[in-house]
Amino acid sequence: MTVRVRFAPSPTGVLHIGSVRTALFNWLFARHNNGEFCLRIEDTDKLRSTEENTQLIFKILEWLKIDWDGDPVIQSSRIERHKEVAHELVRQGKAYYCYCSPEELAIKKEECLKKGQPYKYDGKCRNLKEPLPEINPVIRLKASTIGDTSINDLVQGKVTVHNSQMDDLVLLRSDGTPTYMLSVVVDDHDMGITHVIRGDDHLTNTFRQIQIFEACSWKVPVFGHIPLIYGSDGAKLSKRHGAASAIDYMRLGYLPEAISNYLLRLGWSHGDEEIISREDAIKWFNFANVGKSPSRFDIAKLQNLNGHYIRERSNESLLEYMLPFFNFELTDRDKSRILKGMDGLKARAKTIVELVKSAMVYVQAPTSYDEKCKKYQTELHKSLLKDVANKLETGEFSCEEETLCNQVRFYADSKGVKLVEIAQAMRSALCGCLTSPSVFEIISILGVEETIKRFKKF
RNA sequence: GUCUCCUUAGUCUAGCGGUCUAGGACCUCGCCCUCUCACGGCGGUAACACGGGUUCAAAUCCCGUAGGAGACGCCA
Repeated sequence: MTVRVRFAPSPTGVLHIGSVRTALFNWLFARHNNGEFCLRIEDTDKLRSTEENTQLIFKILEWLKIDWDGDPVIQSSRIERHKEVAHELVRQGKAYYCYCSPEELAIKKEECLKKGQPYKYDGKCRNLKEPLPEINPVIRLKASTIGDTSINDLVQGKVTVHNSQMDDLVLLRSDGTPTYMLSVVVDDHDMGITHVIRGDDHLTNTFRQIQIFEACSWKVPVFGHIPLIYGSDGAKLSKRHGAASAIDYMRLGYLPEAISNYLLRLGWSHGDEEIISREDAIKWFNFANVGKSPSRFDIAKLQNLNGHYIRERSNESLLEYMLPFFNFELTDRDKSRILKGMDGLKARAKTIVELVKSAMVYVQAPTSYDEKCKKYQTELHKSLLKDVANKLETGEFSCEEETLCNQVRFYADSKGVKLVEIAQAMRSALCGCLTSPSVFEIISILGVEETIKRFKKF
């Protein structure tokens, strides 16, 4: 049997980073087993689903190189099929029309709550013989209430729930539209899904869904419920924690390979391996090593990984990746300067946004100076800068990084000042801040003319 | 409240009864490198939730307790 999995996000909001991990695990499991990874857009909540969110799902998956097999299934296009299944179940006596009004049920629910009892639909309409006029009924499944249902979850192991916990869930709403529970089961069956891998917030739903599978006499797939991702405070990861959606991380300048590596290691491990290539991830991924306990999202570790992957990328590919982050068009001269200085820049950046910011040195003279630069604007520093500028202009000082470094070092000695004094003054003039790659490297890339211009401006 | 699940350092985790004076990574701290900041190198602090069992032996198995999470919709 070939493995066939699905990722089924709902476009009612921007794709959550936790969903991305679910997609990744599904994808890795499929690729590891030479199986298929399908995509299904669960857009049955028409009010809240948007085309924009749907497009975003495609965009993020493509960005992360999580490719899907076949065309995505749009769940809303399958509503007629879902309805048909519900009506068929009624014909077979496995489901029934229920005429209870939402108000009526709300009252019953409240009563239960008062008594401290768990609420379950009481099955009032289960054995109704005649339809009630002038009321649009819902269709409910006749759930089995005796015995228990067990699953052998890929992650959670054997989990058993007593059927007495279950009630007759709604399959079709009073307006005739199918519920999520029904749609998922019908689609998973029709798509030939063999393994349902999803967040463990669905674990308890699983038992109700199994009852639908069984009512239809369909084969129940294998389930794997992976723990959710929480924020640093242990609460569900949300905007409150900074960024919860995948697109945020993309905009913040995180590389797709860093995101995948981070997400993979969150809740899964392969011994002491930390840096894991796609190839190895496919080779090694399994559910035996997926942890059962929820994990917290740690931005510092993501940043560390991102820095690693920035350093690992070629200078050319980094430049290309950076281009959209500039809010203007770079000239060829800008590009060539950045490329030359990239080694020095990428060792310092944790995100592409930081990299772009630091690369501005090679694009334009500082427009303002940090408060800390003031320390290097004394008369002494000015005269030192003037000297260096003159020596550069006359050609006494070389424009080659190493030679210049030695020459300035020698000059500093002769003046009886520390190299750091001159270097920091130069850095202030060149970058407008006290943090940058080697000033000698910057000068060698910028050239004499631009260097002197910035010295004078400072 | 009911049901289900979880519990190794601040965080992610290794560990599947003896090899654990508990390993790795991030964070943090110190040192080295050094024109700044990084990168890199070296080193340090820091954990088996608690209480009972089982066993010659328990982080590892069992039972409680505590804490945490999720699910209990005509949302998905």
